[in-house]
Amino acid sequence: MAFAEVFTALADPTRRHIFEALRDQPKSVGQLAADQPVTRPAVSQHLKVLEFARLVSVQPQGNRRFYSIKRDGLDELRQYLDSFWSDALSAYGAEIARRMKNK
Amino acid sequence: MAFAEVFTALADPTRRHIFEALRDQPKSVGQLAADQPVTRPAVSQHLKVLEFARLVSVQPQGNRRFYSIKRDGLDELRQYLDSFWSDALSAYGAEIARRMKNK
DNA sequence: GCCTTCCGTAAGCCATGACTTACCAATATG
DNA sequence: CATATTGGTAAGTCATGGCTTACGGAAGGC
Repeated sequence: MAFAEVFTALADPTRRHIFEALRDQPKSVGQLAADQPVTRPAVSQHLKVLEFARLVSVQPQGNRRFYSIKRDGLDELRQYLDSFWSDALSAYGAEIARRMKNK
Repeated sequence: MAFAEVFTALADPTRRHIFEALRDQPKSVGQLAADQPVTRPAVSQHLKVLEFARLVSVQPQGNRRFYSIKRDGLDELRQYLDSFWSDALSAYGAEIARRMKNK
């Protein structure tokens, strides 16, 4: 049930913004907070949740802590998603669609 | 930003249970509530959220309303997820991993 | 060594949201 | 018809969680 934390983490808009801000490069907490409408401690708390969901990882560098995207959480989410893509479900969906049309 | 509602919908455990209970066949509200630790009105409210997220659809049948899984919401989620699977990100991830090792 | 920068944690506030009971409308059943 | 099923909605309660300010500790610069 590892995907649970991923859903929780990405359900919050601010947390998604932070996560997406890391798409192209690692950033320090201060850098991340600068682009957010919330204070730095709030960003810190969000990063904690994202880290717990295995969506980001930290790399301390002197004074600062650089966060970057980690694929583990995304992998788990994708795995969950894939389990709904079975042929059985597709066939079932088509059947429903057919019934709806014939109403 | 259609995926936002999907994240919100699937972030709640009860809502995920309801959603997953529809994997193999459509079910009425009463049927769904019977397998949940919450009351029927609660299930109704959850179904409303799931429907808004385009994760389920309704098909009234006489007295009852049969809910079934709808792929739209899942498609949107998958699309969002895929946007993080670019080669650029993979390359970047590998680079980070390399740096971490050389620490 | 002293002050600044960077950031995590604690404590408290407040809105949101997940639940309940109570109610009502619509369809089924006798 | 009268009563029972089925299920959506309203209203109210309560816990959770997202935010703030305040603080402390660790590394950088003079």
